[in-house]
Amino acid sequence: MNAYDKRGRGDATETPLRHHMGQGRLHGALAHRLGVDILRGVYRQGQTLPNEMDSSSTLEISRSAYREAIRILAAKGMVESRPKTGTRVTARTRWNILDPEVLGWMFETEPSEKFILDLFELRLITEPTAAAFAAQRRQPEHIEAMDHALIVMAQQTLATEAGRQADLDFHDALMQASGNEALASLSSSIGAAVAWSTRYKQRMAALDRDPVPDHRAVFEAIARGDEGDARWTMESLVRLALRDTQRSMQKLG
Amino acid sequence: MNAYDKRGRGDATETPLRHHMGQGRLHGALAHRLGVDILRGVYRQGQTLPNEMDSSSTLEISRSAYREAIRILAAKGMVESRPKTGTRVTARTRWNILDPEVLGWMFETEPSEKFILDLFELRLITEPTAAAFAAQRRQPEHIEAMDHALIVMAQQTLATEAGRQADLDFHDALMQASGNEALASLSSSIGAAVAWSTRYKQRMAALDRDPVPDHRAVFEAIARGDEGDARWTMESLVRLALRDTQRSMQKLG
DNA sequence: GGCCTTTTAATAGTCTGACAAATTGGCGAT
DNA sequence: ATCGCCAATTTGTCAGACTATTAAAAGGCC
Repeated sequence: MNAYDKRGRGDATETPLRHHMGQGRLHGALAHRLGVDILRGVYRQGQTLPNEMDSSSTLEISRSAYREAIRILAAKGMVESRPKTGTRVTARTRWNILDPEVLGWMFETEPSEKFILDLFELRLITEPTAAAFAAQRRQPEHIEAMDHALIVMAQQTLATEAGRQADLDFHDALMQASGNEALASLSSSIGAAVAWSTRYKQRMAALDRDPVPDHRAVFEAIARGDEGDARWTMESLVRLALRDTQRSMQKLG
Repeated sequence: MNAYDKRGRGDATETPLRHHMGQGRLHGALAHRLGVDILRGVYRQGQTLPNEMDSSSTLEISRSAYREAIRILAAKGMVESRPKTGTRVTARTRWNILDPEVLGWMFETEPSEKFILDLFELRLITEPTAAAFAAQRRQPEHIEAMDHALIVMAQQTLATEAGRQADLDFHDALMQASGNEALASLSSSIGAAVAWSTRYKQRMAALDRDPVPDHRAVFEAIARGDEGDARWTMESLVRLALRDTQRSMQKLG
């Protein structure tokens, strides 16, 4: 009867974990669930969640497993634990939303259009320059990885899982080829935007445009070492993807 | 006798934790130490670290505290644990080096020049556009935060901790003002580069240039809503900071 | 000999219950 | 009203046992 006091919108999923999601370790599964709940606003900023004893008994897991889940969330800046005051959700601006796992949780439930556009803006800012850098700094291994990804994309199309993975691989190889470690670590964030736009396009079969030519143009500019062309072709690729995604979003609501 | 087999370059700090670093919680302190060790290459990619029993007894802490530390590192993509095979350091490309905490660990020991330049390239790519966005989207609260930061900077200079913090606050407020959540979460990464360049400049008193005019120019462009000028002044600010930092690095080795 | 199956052993994962440390918030003395 | 002290709450840490997973070794089959 306590622990039910401060509730956000929506209901916290309080059903025992073990029976429902057998996949993965227990602490990981719980971190996943709590993370999604926080991102959805079930637990709001500043809100303190029930203490370890109550939580672990409600979820029917041990305190240690629960604590490890909390450590994961704390490592991603989403919660903060202190003796006596408990564990509370931190301010949203402190969440590491570019963390690959957090990004994954974000897309678990349909993200807001605003956030998708934010990601596209990030792509628009970073990817053209990354492509330009790649044209100057790419190594044979990167060329090969991008080339291979393009071949798989062409064979599989974006309708298959392998094809979509190849798309992600292409962008990842490009970011790696930029020779900038900080830039390269944005690859997973970029990937999230790429995957999401693909998902939208899949829903709107009408908009199905062959993505290979765009990608190949970027690839060839990079392979040829043409910095300016790499930047330009990449910028146009991202703009097209953005336009397609926006159209799909409008029609789908 | 065991646990000493596979060693990287440098020595892993294996002295008991509790007596040396009293600050913070135990799991946090250990995660910090292991994180730094991994970043310094004491534990290399693919290397598996000693098992939980050995590690915790060597460090004279409980298994649970050790495990929580590992969970933190795993959450940042730096290690991966599996039954039977143990916990191993993941490939460097999977580390979340833009994570604020990881970035902090990175700067614990003198980072490579290459990495500092990488961060400056990231600033050069993102901050001018962020400034341009801020000029269009800034809210009164952002203006006020930036204004206040500038006042403190002018009063305190970069010689005091408060002054340096104000510098970081300025850039943070600007990124928040960009109205792009994804971009804003890069603020801490940007901040790391800012702090580091300040540190270099401090060592070379000769290069001491007053940073306030540059910042004020950016601020006024944003306050005035002048997108183009905001982009331009910010770009020149970052280029100047980069040049100063490069000069300092050359002279200091 | 080579391939498939079974067993085994090493490791992380989970659980329980206890005690320690930190810190907030109230209480009381001044 | 202010300051310092005390107590209750909560996370933090500990110890030891048991479970689940899985890589690798052993064994059996063709």
